[in-house]
Amino acid sequence: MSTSTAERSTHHHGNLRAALIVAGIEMIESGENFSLRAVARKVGVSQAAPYRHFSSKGDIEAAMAVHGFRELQGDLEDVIAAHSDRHTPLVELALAYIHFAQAHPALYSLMFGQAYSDDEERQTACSNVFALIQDVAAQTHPNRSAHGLATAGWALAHGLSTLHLQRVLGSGDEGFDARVCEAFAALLD
Amino acid sequence: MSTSTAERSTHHHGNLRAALIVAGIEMIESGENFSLRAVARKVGVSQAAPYRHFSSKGDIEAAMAVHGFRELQGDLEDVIAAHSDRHTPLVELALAYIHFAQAHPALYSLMFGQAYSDDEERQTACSNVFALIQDVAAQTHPNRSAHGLATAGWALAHGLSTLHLQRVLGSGDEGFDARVCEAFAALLD
DNA sequence: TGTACATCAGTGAACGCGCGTTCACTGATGTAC
DNA sequence: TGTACATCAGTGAACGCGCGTTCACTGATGTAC
Repeated sequence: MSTSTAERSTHHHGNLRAALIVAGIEMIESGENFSLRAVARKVGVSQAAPYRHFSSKGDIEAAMAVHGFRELQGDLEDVIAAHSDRHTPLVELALAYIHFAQAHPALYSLMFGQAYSDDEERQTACSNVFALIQDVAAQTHPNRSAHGLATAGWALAHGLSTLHLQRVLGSGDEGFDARVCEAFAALLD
Repeated sequence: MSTSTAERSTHHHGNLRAALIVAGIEMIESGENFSLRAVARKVGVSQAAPYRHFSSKGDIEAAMAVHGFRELQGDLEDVIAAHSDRHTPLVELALAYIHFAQAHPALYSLMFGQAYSDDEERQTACSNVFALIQDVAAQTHPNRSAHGLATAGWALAHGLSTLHLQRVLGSGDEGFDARVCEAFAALLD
């Protein structure tokens, strides 16, 4: 809500950094051309204003990716907390992961784009996701290598997301979730 | 070889379309900024010349992606033809796939980028790769669903490539190949 | 509570640039007879 | 084999644009006393 132009009477925005990140994500997600000028326009701020908070275009893009990883992590944590018993925890995690990718394809793409993969904060945010998966793997499959299982599980989920986005696999109805379960069943004995 | 400026004395280039595609791929792969003007410059041709062969910037990018898929397919076919017996055929395929992604990260990224995923030729080139994997799966694991196995196998290979490129997994030495084998072992019973 | 002042987060105008694309053109190629 | 001509693949100049980034500035905020 309200990254829009209106509703700022004062000179100070108050939350410009966060607003720019959210607006930027909205832009790429809706297919608009993303640029520093455009995102400033969208937030209702002068084109120079973003430079108070980001040193360059690449800087804000990296921040958008970090934001994405954190949202993803939040989603995954929610799923763990909910511990539904419809599937094994690892499969629940995978489904949540894949749904995130499906819901935010452009952001997901940015997160894994090669462009800013050197950014340290982003690396950390990404590794945190891995750690979370690994924890669940360790708890639920104590007799297997947690690292190996987390790797394979994440890779599988990531690959299924991409192939699905790429429309190599059929479109996003319930058949897809079933196929995800099938693939994971093969992986998890 | 010889996408360079020199060695064209005549007005006609002869092979401009192919040369532009190859040069374009070289540019993204080496981290140069890709643009129609830049790629024309690189090939030693006027900036308007590419428009004889491509209707827009997006058009040549899609063609680059198609070229990538065909190279990948060629690599995979070579591996099948070679039938080494160091690993099962599906694992050989996966290793070749992953090595392609590692060798051409930017091109690989373009191939699976969301930007031109509607391009029909590209869809076809991509589906052909899937068909090839599925064939091998059907021949080597006749007791399992070829489609399911091909899906899971591709997804796993794609995911491992991405995670590795993203440096979530350790750097690209032999340890990585071993981990790939490990992950696939889990998938293939 | 009131005032003085430093700091901070914005403004808006301007810079220079490379880009995508179009256009009228020209030189090379290939074909019909 | 030779000539006339249509077609094709380039050229180079030009268009307008949005972009990243910088700069001197101004108005708002918050703190010391």
